[in-house]
Amino acid sequence: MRYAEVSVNSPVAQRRTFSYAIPPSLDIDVGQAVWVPFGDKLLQGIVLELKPQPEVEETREIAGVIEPRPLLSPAQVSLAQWISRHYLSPLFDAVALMLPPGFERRMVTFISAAPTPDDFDPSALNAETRQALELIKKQGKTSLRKLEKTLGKKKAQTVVSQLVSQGLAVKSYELERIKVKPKMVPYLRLEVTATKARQEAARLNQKGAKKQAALLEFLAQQTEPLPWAEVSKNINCGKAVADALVKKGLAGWEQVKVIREPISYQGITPSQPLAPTTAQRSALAAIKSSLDDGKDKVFLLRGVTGSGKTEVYLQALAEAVKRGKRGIVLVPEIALTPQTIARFAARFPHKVAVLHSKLSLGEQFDEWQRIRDGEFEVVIGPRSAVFAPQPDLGLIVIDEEHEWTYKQHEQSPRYHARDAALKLASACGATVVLGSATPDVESFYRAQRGDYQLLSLPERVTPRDGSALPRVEVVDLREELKAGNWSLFSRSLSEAMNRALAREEQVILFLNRRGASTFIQCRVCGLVLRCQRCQVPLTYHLAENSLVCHQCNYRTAVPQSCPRCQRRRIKFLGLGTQKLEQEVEYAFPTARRLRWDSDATRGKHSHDEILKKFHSHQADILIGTQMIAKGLDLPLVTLVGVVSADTALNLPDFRAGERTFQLLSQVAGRAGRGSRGGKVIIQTYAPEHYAIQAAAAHDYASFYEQEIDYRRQLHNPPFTRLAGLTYSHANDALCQREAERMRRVLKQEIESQGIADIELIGPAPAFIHRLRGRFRWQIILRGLKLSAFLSPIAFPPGWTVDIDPLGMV
DNA sequence: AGCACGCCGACT
DNA sequence: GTCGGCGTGCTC
Repeated sequence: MRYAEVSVNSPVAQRRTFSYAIPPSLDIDVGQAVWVPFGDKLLQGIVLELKPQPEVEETREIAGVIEPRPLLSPAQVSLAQWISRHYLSPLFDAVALMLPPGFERRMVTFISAAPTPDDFDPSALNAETRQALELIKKQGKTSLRKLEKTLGKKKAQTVVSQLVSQGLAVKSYELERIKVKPKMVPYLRLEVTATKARQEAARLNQKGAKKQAALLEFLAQQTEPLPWAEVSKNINCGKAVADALVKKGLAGWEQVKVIREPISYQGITPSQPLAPTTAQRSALAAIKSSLDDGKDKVFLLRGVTGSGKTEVYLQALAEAVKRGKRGIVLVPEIALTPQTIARFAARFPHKVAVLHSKLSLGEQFDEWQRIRDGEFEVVIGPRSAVFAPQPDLGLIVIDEEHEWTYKQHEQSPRYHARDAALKLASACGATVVLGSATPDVESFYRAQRGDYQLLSLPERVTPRDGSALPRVEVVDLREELKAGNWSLFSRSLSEAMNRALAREEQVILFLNRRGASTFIQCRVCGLVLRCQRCQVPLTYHLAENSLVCHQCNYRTAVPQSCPRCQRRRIKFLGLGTQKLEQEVEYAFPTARRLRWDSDATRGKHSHDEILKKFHSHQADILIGTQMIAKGLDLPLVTLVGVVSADTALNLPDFRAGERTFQLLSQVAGRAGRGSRGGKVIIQTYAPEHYAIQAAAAHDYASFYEQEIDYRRQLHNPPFTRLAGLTYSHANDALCQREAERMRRVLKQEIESQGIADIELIGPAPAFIHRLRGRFRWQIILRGLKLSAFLSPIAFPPGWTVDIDPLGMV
């Protein structure tokens, strides 16, 4: 008898596997999806290991196979195990990251009335239970969830258990309905010959059924059934017209399975590899030799914007393909634009899969299946694409590896895609290329230590007229105030803007905030208007003339007078993109403005439209937030103004310096990409700060030296690791008490185990103390083996554990 | 999550 | 004496 260690889709399974016997009739493999008996239910499970002996004495048998082909590769199985261990997430949650979209199906409990026994005595039940029984009888089979909704959770449970114990009702379990099916599209076809159809059309026309006649005539011209959407567009008729023809037996519907290709290859011309520069050639040579070795080597490819990192990715991927391997490319969600995709699609025509949260579940499902079938040489997507079922994985590229969006922190598993990729690569012998202009300090530290091999692309590829990088000027805003300039634009910035506009060049103004004003304040008593639920300052939005909470989306009107002192001296302070746009309009009235932030780009395609508009010089000044700092190629932009560099700098986080440096470097990279060169002006109240100085000088090395020094002194990553434990509860005092209790538990555990290198910080209110009506308290752990230490500790509901957290710590 | 087993208050 | 409350413990 053989045994399988199975990860079971049950919330109680947590981080364990369960041992099951494999019946001789079944052919079971690692990575396979199976049905297993668990308690009184039959649940989904994934086989993670095969063993000659079970972990426990008594085992049950695997009930059946869900799909004969394994859903996870052995490398993915070990990745899932690592994710669960390292990030302390339920094992099945980690496994589920790699399953086909929509695969997960939970068990649903149903209640149905049993035939009433002869000796039934209605008085044995109370009125409530009798009513519930009547309800169940009337509705037939009812899901417990529905019953809980009408009766209340507690009530429903007691009522049901009473009815079941008296034999008046029975429980049954069913799996949730299947969420994804292949996409079907209705096609309309002719049921008669074309000649007959024309005759009928003529007759219908005489009878006055003009629309039907036209439709029939159109169908008679077709050689094949056509998608209804196309037909109705051509004929401009409703579905009722077609149905009328179907009823007459002249036409018929058929459902056709379609696979939608999320990439439109229309307008994409296949591209040829560019001749590599010397630096690119040596980087490629190093990557090639790693591909030949088949070792899990990691490269850190450092190069400023425009230095040709993408060309290295493309040629490295082509080399992997040459060796019979395939690749995965991770890009930050925001960079997953049609332009980015087109660049890869042009080099690998019809061999690029895109995974994107904007695809429908069905599209994701189709794409997943096609990837597993080996239809694609390259899979491109955001952080979750690291879990794509790409066979023969030889190369993983992570572009902009320093980006924070690679860390999932909203929900468990709180994984970092870069670290997951490194684990996956080491499990399957793939090469990893991490690319960035401003590498994560932790990555660069590893490269310095020799864990990664550093590859550098020092210059821009197109240094036309010699200007490799834009000149950067740092303006001290304190001096502007002294000189009596209270406007948003320093003298230097407004002069430069006027010059650029006079030469018909383009300007980007960058601001790290949205909304018209960060907060509003009473000029008499100093009250700042805050969200009642989250306590964060409310932001004024000009377009709707209202106040918005950027944490919970609470909206309210602007009060006429101060709620505390009743005086009518409410003032807008701070600065947002809308307010900035107004100021620009006032100061540069003839310039054509365009605003780009998440407020202005709610619509699905407006990102693209705004960009196109600016690219084709339909506007002179682009005003925006972080979004404009990402991979755009705008040759006419000769001036970038950072209106205030200080917002990122003043966040309560030890990575604030790094964040500011990355942001400013990226923004600075936007200017001077064309032949005209460019200039960047950074306005700040802290011009001497090393992050600002280094960004202004395009000097990563000096930033890194300073930053790594601080990290070492203050005992921060990469010299240690962090874990963030957050408890959230509607009652602040209770929340604090629980956080303090947990601190005592952890302290006790540290002492009893005699651990020297784990440090406890807090508890303290979290930076966002109140979120969606719940208070949050936080404990930070610093140390080296945090996952192993925290693993056996029981965290009651309400706690979240974030291993290697980013931000607000 | 659900269900079983197990120990203390209001009834026959 | 019994029914039934919900407090821990277990699911291969």
